[in-house]
Amino acid sequence: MEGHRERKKARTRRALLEAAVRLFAERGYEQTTVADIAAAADVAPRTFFAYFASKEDVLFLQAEDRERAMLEVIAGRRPGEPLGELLSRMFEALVRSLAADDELDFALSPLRARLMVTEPALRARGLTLMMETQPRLAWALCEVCPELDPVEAGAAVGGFMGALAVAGLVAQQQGGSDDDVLAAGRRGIEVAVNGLSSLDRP
Amino acid sequence: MEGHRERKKARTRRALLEAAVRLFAERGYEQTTVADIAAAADVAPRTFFAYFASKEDVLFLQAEDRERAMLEVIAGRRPGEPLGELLSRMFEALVRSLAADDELDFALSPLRARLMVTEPALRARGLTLMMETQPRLAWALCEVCPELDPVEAGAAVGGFMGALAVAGLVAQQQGGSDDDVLAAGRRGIEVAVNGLSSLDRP
DNA sequence: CTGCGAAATTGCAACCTGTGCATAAAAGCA
DNA sequence: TGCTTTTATGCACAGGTTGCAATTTCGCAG
Repeated sequence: MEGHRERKKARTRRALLEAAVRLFAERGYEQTTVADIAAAADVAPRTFFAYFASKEDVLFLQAEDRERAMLEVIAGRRPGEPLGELLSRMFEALVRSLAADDELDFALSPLRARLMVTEPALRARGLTLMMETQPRLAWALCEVCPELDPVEAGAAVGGFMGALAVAGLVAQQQGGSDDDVLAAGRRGIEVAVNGLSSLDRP
Repeated sequence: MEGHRERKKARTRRALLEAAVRLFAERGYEQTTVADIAAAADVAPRTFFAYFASKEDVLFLQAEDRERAMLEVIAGRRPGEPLGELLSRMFEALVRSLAADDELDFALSPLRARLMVTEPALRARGLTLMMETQPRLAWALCEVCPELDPVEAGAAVGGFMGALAVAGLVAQQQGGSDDDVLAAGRRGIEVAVNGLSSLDRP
């Protein structure tokens, strides 16, 4: 990572990133144009696209890191570990990874989370990323659980993430705090692990 | 629905719809511009947006119908019916609703399904619709299952749909036929109903 | 049939994202 | 200092989308 060149590139990238995040936070996502971001970072508008493939991409930088964190947990499955425990550990790793945003002085995740609620374009992007990630998680799961076929692994990952996500979403729509949403997600995990049939007899 | 006016409006709408679908099928989604669609339907480009909010919207017309079909199944829950059976019936109603596309001479669903695999913009749109629908399904479920709190209902719906979707997605990525994908979805439902823990001991 | 008002259609201008291309500016190296 | 590889930029343009104003069409009352 040596060289004046590398450092300058990193500085420009960071300037764009910080400008974008600041403007998104100040005026909102739609109200901020790529030209605004470039101006705030003191580069030409065209240059923005040399660093980020799209305006949305600024907010989904660490997606690969987070996926990697989840894949590592799966790869490190303890012998005989139940699926539910493994995936729960995966989720906790994800939460930790979200809390420990690097690359910026401040946390990017809360802003992204907030904007994903209000901006359809960002919600769509986040969902797409998640949907692309899940088959890869399923594949990894398949490799450490020989007794699972790919479809079952997909069902496991999808059921787990779906329950988690929608439970959290409902909690959030009820006006719950961040902690409420997280707790709802954990409850969703229980339901996924025990099965919907477990809800039939309370 | 009387009147020359209404009929003409319906005809224009239909012309746009059929032109769009035909062009999407012939040249692909990205390769078809709104201007092309308007020209094929013999209206001004600007008029397209009087009938459809966006280019994507053409392909997601019956989304409300399908949601309604699912909500009706939930509302018609048989007393004491297990959650798994109810949601399975809901899914079969969805499949039926997809197979019986109205509004066009031909089936819109296969094209939409095909394009959603290849076109990121359409995949994103479909996911967004599904994610917006699920909390409403959860609400409806809550109303017919007094023993469920909203978060649990969300977990049930999310787990069910997530398992279904990702199991089907994996099957499709393995190169399975449409029937294979459907079968995988049904297997996903089993997993969701019985719980991930049921996969621990084969 | 005639004319008035509402609704539909259209054209125009503009904004925004994103891309291709060519060129200038800068940095590393000989 | 020259040469080469990046990087930054400017320009033009395609395509989706919206707002506005003008115009056409339709339905209906007189």
